[in-house]
Amino acid sequence: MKGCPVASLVKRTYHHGDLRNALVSEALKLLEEQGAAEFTLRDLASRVGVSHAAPYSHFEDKTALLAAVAVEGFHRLSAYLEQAVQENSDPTEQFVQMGEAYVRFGTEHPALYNLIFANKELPEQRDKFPELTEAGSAAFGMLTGMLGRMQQSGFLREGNLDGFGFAVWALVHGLVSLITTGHVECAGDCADAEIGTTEEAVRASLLGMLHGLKNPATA
Amino acid sequence: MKGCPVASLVKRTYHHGDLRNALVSEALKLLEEQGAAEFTLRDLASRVGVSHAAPYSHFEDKTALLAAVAVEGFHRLSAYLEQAVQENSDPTEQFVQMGEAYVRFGTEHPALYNLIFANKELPEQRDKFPELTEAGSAAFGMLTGMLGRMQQSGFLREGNLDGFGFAVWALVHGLVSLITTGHVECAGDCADAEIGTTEEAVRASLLGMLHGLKNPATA
DNA sequence: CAGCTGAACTTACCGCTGTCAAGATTAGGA
DNA sequence: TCCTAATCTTGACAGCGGTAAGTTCAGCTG
Repeated sequence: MKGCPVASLVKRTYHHGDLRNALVSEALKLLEEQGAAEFTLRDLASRVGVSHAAPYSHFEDKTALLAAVAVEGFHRLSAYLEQAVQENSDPTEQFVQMGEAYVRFGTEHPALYNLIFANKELPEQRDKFPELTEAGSAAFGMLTGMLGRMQQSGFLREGNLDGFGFAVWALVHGLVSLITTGHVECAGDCADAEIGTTEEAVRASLLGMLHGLKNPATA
Repeated sequence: MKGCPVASLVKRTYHHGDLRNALVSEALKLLEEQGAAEFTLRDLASRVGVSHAAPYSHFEDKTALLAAVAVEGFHRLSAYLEQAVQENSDPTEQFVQMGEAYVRFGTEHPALYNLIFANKELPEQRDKFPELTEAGSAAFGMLTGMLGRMQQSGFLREGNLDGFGFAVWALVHGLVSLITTGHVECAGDCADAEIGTTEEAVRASLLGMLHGLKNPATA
């Protein structure tokens, strides 16, 4: 009968008081420990100390809860990207650092990342979760924003900015996906494929794409 | 009592005769109709006309069956790539066509593609399914093989070939993933993001990466 | 041709999941 | 003080993957 709700000194009451937030934050913890596929509503509820049907007072179904979790996930991703932007001034380094920050987020929080991007249900019901779309656009906007500044300074060549963003996004997303699903069989102790460390491969990939987007005049 | 096993004229018998192959091929059909998440062993068994436990005579568990399906999926992916190689001689066009073929395979067979790449269980149990690793390496080998020829002819710059392959693979994989999960909200009727058609965006992304890998001397 | 054996298949069951309906509890306004 | 509405519990349901025990039958042995 331990496992208190708000603070650890508050007695367990029939009404939780802040169950909605408790569910989301506990779900985030849960996704740090196990994969998104093993994520269970009943397990989540029991961890928070409520019955298995209690979440339905705050969320229409499992997908709605996951959408709320994904919103927080997007915010955390944006924080990773924001940090990379502010810590660098050199355009090349800013580009690479932002890409590496994206990949770092994905590899450090694979289940959360997977929930956000590999979940087909969420984009399908985009109308139902406007906050999710908003948070996602904000993260994507940080990418295109940086590319726009690089383009305006003449560092990148002319061209459709959203197209550039799409290409870069696809690259970093693919990197995260291949790494977290284990399809790249080297993470330091490389066997047959001599890619080197994963970090090196990621950096090389980013530099390759950046070089393709550069302004030929400054090359 | 219809739904015959081998040929449609053969009477249903207690012993199916070729259940293993029937399960795999029916699973492939099923994955054309619905997502990998909705894929159910019981549904598959009933479609083939056997009881829900019959598949366990031929496969250890659901994952083992999916592994067999994934092997066939890799073969089909390789066929897409092979065609692109043979139909083009110009290096740039060969590169782009191969990338487009990859993306076409992913978008035309999203559930099958998702099963192969977004499934964490399969790579984890790679030792149990050597055929799967082999089929996957064959597909990746077609990519690095093409890059190797381009490098040898001086069209690509020097550098780790597996690293190049990893970067290109990540890009096309990311493109497929973003498109099939619906995160790129334009497929002809683009609203806010002015990327143009998906085909154009894919081509532009591939050209960007290719340009980054090119030999500066031939640029 | 009769009998046997082992693989293939069915039936019945288990624990687990997401979801729903009905009842219990309680915070907070009338 | 009482009443209402939101919150939470209990108990149920169908469907899932997986297991165990029983049934059927193809094909080999004598």
